[in-house]
Amino acid sequence: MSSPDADGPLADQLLSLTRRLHRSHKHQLEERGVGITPAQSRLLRTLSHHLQHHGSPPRMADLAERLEVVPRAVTTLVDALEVSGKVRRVPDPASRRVIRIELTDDGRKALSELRGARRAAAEEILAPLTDEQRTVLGGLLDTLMDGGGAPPDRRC
Amino acid sequence: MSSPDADGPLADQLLSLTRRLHRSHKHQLEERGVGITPAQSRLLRTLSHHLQHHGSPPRMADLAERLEVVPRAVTTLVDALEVSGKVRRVPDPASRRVIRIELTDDGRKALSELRGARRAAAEEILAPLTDEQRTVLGGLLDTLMDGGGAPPDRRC
DNA sequence: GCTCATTGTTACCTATACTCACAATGAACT
DNA sequence: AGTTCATTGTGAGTATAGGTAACAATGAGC
Repeated sequence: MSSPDADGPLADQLLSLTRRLHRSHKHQLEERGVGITPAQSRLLRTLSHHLQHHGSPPRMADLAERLEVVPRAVTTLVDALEVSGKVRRVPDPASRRVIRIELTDDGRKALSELRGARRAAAEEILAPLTDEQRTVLGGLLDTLMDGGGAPPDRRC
Repeated sequence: MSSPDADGPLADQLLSLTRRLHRSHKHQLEERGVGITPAQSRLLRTLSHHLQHHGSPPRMADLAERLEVVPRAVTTLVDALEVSGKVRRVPDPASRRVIRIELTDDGRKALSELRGARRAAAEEILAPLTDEQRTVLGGLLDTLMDGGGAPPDRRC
């Protein structure tokens, strides 16, 4: 904590950078005609990630926690993805309260297109960095992500 | 470019991280009763930065370029800041088209409160990093910011 | 003086995420 | 049984941040 003066500008840079990344991502998704928004893209990848790690499709609440948003925000995203046929709401036989979100064939296809768009956006932003620098950045981000996982609906 | 597979996750982490930063920033601004939004905060600091480097107050177009948004977006932000008395629209005597944005005393006061909020938000997010790691991160972000400055209203 | 580029704005739309309130359901404890 | 309480998802409404398109006013060049 000997040089706290650097944190403000550092935060600025992070925010500006991510604004660019978000815009590039959105642009790529439009360009390639994937037909989804960045937030929907994030949900789809979270969905895929959950399937790989748990086997069963996630509940709305699972997605909300993973995405670090309130459950209500997930509803809107799933609504849009369901309308465009990328996901499917499936009632859970074990509990009639929960809804499982399944990936459709169309959704799987979108996922692979989406990965290309995301990689292109990342590439556009990260272009100035060498592989080594990217590795270092990745390590730092890992450290940051592990540290401060405070969800918005914390009850403190 | 030997490990492009890492870029996708890297982009994810960057976006998630900045979502946290943005939320923390907003939270801090509310907590301390500064009475402005994160985007307004960014505009105020850009304004201050311009004054330090140019002496004269910036035009709307200058702010738009610096903030990397379309001029229309600046209008809304300045509207809000003018209503709350943080800035002042001043017609330029040299050209009746341009409007100079000046900082009021209230705005200067907000700027110092704002800096505290921003530092606190950055500190909350960057807590897991040592000073040395922050320096490294700062260097990487510098490299990234210099590289890809493509404004949204590019005419390509 | 006519044409054209610049500057900011009015009007409208989209995306994201929030709060609050609520209905349906499950669980737990009389 | 039934009553109370927590969980789960959603409807309604709001705020923030940004974008496009059209336009009026102005300045500049021919």
